[in-house]
Amino acid sequence: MTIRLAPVTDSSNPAPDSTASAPVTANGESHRLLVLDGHSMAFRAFYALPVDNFVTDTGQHTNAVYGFTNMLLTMIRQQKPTHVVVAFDLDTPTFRSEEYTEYKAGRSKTPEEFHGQINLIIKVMEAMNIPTVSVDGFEADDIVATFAAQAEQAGWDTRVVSGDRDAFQLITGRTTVLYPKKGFSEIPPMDAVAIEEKYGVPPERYPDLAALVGETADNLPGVPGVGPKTAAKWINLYGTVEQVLENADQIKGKAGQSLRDHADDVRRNRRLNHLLRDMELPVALEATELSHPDHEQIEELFDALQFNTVRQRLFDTLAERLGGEPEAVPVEQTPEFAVLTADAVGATGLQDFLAQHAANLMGVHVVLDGPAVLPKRKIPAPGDYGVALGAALVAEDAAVYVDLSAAPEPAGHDAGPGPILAAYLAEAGHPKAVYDLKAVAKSLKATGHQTGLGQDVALAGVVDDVLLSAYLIQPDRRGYGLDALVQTHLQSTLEMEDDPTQAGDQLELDLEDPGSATEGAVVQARAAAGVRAAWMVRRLSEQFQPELISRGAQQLLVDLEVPLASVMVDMELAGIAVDRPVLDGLFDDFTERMEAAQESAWASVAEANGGEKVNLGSPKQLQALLFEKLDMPKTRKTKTGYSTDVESLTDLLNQTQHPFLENLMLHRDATKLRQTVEGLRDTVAADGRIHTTYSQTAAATGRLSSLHPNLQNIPVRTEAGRRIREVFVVGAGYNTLLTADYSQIEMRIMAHLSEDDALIQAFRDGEDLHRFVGAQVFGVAPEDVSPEMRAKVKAMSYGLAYGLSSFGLSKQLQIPVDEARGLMKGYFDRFGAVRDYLKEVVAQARKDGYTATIMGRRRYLPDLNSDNRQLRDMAERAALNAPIQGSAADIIKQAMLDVQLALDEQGLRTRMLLQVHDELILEVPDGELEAATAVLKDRMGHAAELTVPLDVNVGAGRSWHDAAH
DNA sequence: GAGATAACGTA
DNA sequence: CGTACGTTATCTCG
Repeated sequence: MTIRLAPVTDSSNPAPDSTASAPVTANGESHRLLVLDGHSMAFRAFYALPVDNFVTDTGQHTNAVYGFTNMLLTMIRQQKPTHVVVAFDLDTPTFRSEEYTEYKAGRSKTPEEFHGQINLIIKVMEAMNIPTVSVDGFEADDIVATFAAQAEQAGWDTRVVSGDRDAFQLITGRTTVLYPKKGFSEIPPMDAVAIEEKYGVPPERYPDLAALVGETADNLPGVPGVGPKTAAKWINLYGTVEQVLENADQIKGKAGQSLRDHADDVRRNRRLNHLLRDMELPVALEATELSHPDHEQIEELFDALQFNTVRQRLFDTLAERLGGEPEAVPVEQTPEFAVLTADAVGATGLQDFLAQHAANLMGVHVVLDGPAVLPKRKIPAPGDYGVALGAALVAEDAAVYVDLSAAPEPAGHDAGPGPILAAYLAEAGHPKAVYDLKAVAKSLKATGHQTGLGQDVALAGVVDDVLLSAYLIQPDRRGYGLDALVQTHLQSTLEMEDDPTQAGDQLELDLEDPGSATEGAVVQARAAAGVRAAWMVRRLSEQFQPELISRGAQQLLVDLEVPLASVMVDMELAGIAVDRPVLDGLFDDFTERMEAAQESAWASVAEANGGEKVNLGSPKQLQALLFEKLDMPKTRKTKTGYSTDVESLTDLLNQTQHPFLENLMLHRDATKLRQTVEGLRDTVAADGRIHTTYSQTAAATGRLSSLHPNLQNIPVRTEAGRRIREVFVVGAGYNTLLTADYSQIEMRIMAHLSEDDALIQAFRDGEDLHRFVGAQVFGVAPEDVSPEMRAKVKAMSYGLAYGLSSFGLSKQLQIPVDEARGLMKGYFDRFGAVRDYLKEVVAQARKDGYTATIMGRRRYLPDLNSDNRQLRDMAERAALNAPIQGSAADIIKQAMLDVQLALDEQGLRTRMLLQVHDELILEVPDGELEAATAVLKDRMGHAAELTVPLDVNVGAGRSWHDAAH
């Protein structure tokens, strides 16, 4: 594309075509274009907001992105544009810099923190479906000017948002410039009157004024000694710059001479500050129409940016601007439904409905009473699992709601729809899509007898749990609430359009007064909400299925995650017994230790601290004491000061020998243990057992996580900590606890995936892995590997799966970096295939965008291609780890299914209680120890076929602690 | 009362 | 300047 500099004449600033009739949009709104100079506004935002307050966990600065996005939303709200487009500069030379090499020279370098934020802004625009335009060789200004000119021609109104005053030349009757004032807080619209008032010239003369005065920011010197006042005077006297220069002879005095001396500069300035209006643009004016954002992209992007408030503001602003969701029709049309009550009519109705629809995919939503998630500090009682109030069944174009809130029919089991529904739910041949199978199944199992469904209601034929399929599709997400899934995947809302609040209010009102005459209305509202949820579940499932199939994750869902949910139901309901007296004893013991350490700590600084009793649990107070009052050497920096973690304290202790530090650490240990014990004590249920809740969708790698309480982080490394494991004991009716754990499963997976012959052989020979590796790395016989050597090699082997650096290894082992580097080199020399594998994993992930486990579980890592180093490095380490940790998760999940199956097949009463990533804890009744041990060894050992054997250690004992020995 | 931060437990 | 988690107390802010 060739562009000639347009001659600088009046005609380059076309007057608005007053005869053109303003076009209107479909809803009768006149067209209004909002065109932004993206670069200048991003820069303004960058300097308006404190850099340090806008940093993601990964170190990406976001102040410009945040400021720009917020500003844009404000503009959309205020100016109500129908069309929006953003122009950006490129880094390449422009026709201006080619004409005048000094153009914009002398600008200070773009700050480091600004780096990359433009790209993020462009991503935000993409997600908002707002076109961004940049053209090689031209500046954003010119693009803005051309859009403005095109809009003018088309008879549209235009709002130019720019931090560059050159934009003032674009102002006409229809075009206004929004120019941010210092601080970015207000962006007043500048029209012809405002320019006239401020500069004393009309907008089309503003570039003439600027040419005379000069522009420091662009390194365009003007006429020395001539400021805006003088320039305005001349312009009003003679007209354009050219006309002023023609009359330069008539201007007397110093200023006149100066003008004559710098005429060429002025002409050059005028040529350069003239904005092009006839560029060929890659985006048509009509293509800038404001439309709905891509919810999924916005969610993903704003998650990464850690924008939470602006996210809602964005959706609200655009919804307000565009008037509701666009694709309302197909998704919103929840089918009509009948409410079936606990009588013969209801039973017949359900029977008819099922006869017609049960063979096809059904969205099933069981409406539960009570909170969806247990409050944290509450001890779970059976009723807390939720009681089914009803169930919505939604087929392709029909729906029913079965009300279960009425008391179950006492005698006639064939009186209501309950038993029919129960039979349907239990029928494996009837395909169902649900949301949160584990919660639903748990509720039915725990409280089904309180409903018309009856006892031991099974839930079979579940071909999709959209909670789990959403997780498999996008395993890194924080929330998988049904409403959030509907929002991101269906661009709709779970709540109903008409008075969602009213339905809720009414429900609440009536629940408080169950005897009220509107009980029917309550059920009706509950039914409507349930049907809608079931409908959305079905829609989600339809959307997820092809996606899962295309990425080969169907089996992962149907054969692994869904059945696992049912296994976990039993584990959660079983819980693990605790020895209450031992628990209480530990609490007292740790309390004593804590208090003793606290007193000693206080005593050791009584003098320095004037008897002040510092709160040992407050990092802030500790900092004041250690680094100010005691003037100790500074430790590692944290966001709010200096670190007081164990590592730092140990360093300080080595340097100062101050007894306070020792006591502080003792206090830390005791407090931590005491808290753990207290937390456990608070969660012991009425049955004397602790029932954790597993989350199947929390870890991006595929692992489970444990909540309320977390039983996956019970201490084991220290003697005092291990005592806590003595609290977990075999329960009444059982004889022993049995633990089984995989030995070095991650290293085995590493051997399998890397196909490293030496490593594989070591595992096949059943050698002590770390001894073997140590012998190789240090070049000695296995029996000559010292404990120190073994420890070093062990740390390194495990570190490799985490993307450990030589620096990190040196720090962990307290050895020089060179030695650490030597260790790693020695390792990779002997196990070259491991190095190749690790390299290949990252390379492949960068290409594909994701990593995959042995069962095809994917983790997407878009940051592998980020231009932010910290972000990229982090993604690389995640890419190294995800296949290994994730494959281990796959294997133990498979093992859990296989173990359960074997226990069932053999009719054993032994039951699984806990899973701790590579360990299972079971409860074994009298006489089953041998059989249960065999099941574990066999099924865990054969959960996956790797090139190396899976080694399983099994132990039995009265307590978890004993069983582990 | 909610949210952020520092600290620390596990695999 | 290894990964993956959940919980706690403290502190800040609205």
